[in-house]
Amino acid sequence: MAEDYNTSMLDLNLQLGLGSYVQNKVNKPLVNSKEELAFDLNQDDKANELSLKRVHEEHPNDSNEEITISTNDKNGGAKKLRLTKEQSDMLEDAFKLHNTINTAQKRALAEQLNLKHRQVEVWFQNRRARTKLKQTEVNCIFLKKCHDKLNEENLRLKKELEELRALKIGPSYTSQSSKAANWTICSSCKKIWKPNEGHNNEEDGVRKSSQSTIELD
DNA sequence: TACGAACCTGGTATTACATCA
DNA sequence: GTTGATGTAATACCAGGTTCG
Repeated sequence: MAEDYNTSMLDLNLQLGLGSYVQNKVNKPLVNSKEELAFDLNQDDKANELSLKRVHEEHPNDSNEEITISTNDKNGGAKKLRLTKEQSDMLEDAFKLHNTINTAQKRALAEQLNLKHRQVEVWFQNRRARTKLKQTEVNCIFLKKCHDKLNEENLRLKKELEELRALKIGPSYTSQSSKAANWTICSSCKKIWKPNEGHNNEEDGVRKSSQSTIELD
C-alpha cells in the first residue's frame, strides 16, 4: 500500500538523514497524517517525555484537573491529553469564525497554540461532529413536538369526522359514494363544506360553522 | 458514566504523470 | 513530435464511527 511505501520512505529518510526527500515531485509534503502517526508511534517513549515536559513547561501553574496526561497504552499508541482552557477557547473562537480550517490557518493556529497541526485538524473534525450531533438532537426534539401536535390534530379531526358522520346518518344516507359527493372543497378558502348548508367566503361576510367546515391548512 | 482527544475507515476532489490514439 | 483523452497513483480533506483515558 501507499501507506507502507510512505512509511518506509520516511524510515529511510530518518536513517539517511535525507530530510529534503520528504517532498514528492510536485513539491507537496509527503508526510501526511498517517505518516505522522507512524513517526509518533516509532518514537513513543520519547514522545511521552516530550509531551510531559512541554505541558509542564508551558503551564507550570495549571492544576492537575485541567491537564491530564496518560502514560503509554498497551499498544504503544499515542497519549491523549486534555487541551488547556486557553487552547480550547482559542480553538472555539476560530471555530466560531469558520467551522472549517485551511492548511495555512491550521498550521498558524497549531503554532500559536503549541499543538501539532494534526491535533488542530482533529479538534475541528470532532467539533463539527459535536455540532452536528447537537443540531440533530434539537431537530429531534422539534420533530417530536411536531409529531405530537399533528397527532393531536389528527385525533381531533377523526373525532370531528365521526361527529359529522353521525350527523349524516339518517333517511337520506345511502352509500359511501353519495356521502363523498355531499362534501365539497372550496377552491378559494380550502375548506370542506356541505353544499346544502351554504358556504360563504370570509370576504363575503362569512357564516362559519365549526361543525360543517374542515380547514385543510 | 459522560466527555473529548485520537484514531480508523471509506469516500471524494485535486493534481501530476504515463500511456495511447 | 505534438496534442487531447484517459487511467492511475499520491495526497488532502472530510464524515461517521470507534477506542480509550
